[in-house]
Amino acid sequence: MRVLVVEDEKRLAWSLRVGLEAEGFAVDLAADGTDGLWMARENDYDVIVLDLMLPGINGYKVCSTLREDGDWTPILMLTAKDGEWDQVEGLDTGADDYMTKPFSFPILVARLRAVARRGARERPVQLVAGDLRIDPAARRVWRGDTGIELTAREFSLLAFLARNTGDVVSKRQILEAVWDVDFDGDPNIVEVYVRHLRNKIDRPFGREAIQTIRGAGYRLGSDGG
Amino acid sequence: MRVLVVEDEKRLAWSLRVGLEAEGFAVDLAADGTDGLWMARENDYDVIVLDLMLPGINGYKVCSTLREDGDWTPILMLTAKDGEWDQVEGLDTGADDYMTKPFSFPILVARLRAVARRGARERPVQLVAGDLRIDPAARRVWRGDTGIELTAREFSLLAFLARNTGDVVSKRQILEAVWDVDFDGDPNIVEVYVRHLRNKIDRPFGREAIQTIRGAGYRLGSDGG
DNA sequence: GGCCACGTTCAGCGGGCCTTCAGGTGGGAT
DNA sequence: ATCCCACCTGAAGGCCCGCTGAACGTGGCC
Repeated sequence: MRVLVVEDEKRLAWSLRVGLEAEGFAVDLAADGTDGLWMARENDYDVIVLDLMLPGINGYKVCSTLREDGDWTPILMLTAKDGEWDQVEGLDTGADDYMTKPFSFPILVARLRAVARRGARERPVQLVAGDLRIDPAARRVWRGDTGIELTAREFSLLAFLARNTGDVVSKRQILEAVWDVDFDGDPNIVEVYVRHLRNKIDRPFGREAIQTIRGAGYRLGSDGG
Repeated sequence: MRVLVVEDEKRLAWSLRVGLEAEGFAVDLAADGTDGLWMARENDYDVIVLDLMLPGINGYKVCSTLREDGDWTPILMLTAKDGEWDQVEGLDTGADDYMTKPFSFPILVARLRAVARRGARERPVQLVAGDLRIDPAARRVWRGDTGIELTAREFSLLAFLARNTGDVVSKRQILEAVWDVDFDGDPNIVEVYVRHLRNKIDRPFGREAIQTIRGAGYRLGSDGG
């Protein structure tokens, strides 16, 4: 069980290191966001403990950057005090859990194990929805054995839908995730791109992976059609 | 050829990393003696570059501890200035060579190779992507049986792509890995070098190993084109 | 000192991707 | 049945992204 601890407070970092190693973790330390990001990219961790306030790149940014890179290593965020954590932004950036300092070490360990276990199962090396297969790292998509060419936007949209397979996502959510949080253009663009996607991943195969939920949004069916 | 660099001066550590990777080494960094010891134990390196003065456990101690553990990975010791190095103690601890800072980088590389070779275990690490074959240590590239001449930058770029065969790597990632983490010039340079590479490894062979993923980056095809 | 190779910068270009728009269609409510 | 609104559709244009060729600077080597 490999864990990366990104924490600038040396004392805390060290006690975490010692404590976690005693618990059987293999621990790497990074002292700032830049290092943390680099090490997270370079190595393959089971879980990352990420301080929110860091010199250089802060925790939010580290987290979101990793997610954008298609790295879904489970992340447990540490915050200095209650209220510092903006839960909405935190969830957006893709953290899996968070704890407020000071915290009880046994509870940290328990949560780490939980998050790592959960993440290990769900880690989307490849996203699958029915006979749709999406490889975020390679940026490739297959319907069954047939490769499908998508543009950047199309891929981004499909990946977002696939990350929420079975759930309805609203147009607003889509705009914020695939376009920009403060996108203020015509939401019709979502419809246009849903159409593009359907033309590529559904129509040629006589399926309907993307369903329209009138008044609510869209849903990628887990049955793939 | 894997090398562990144990060095607390961030700047030096980074330039070593970049430089050595350009020379075809796979580089791990450790920022203090404790980390260095742990990483040396955890992984199997061809050679270790070990700073003498380190926070936590110093270089002497790291070296002797490894030897006591029966780990005889070749070690090249770095000392801040002449005289700091106590040759007797150094030999006692079991280092294989040493250099005084500041040092010439090419000489460091040459000594590293020598020490690693002496330490036996010549491991032919080769990166393969389709009928592309890359030998990072020897800095050579073949397409099938045909050898290809590349410049340093070209090679560094190709090696990076090859280390991520099948995955899309963004221009940003490439700049950070092949140029510098805080490179702030024109990203067009990546395009220019991709072109150079294509002219050498693709065009003469009628292949397309390097694919452009518009809006995302580049991908070295695992199918080799 | 002069030559050469390599690294880097620059500006122009071409294609395809993104976005917009205007009109059409269908479901649900009254 | 009819109206309204959400969603669908096809086309068109502008712009961004990556490609290209050339020029410039620099450091090593003869």
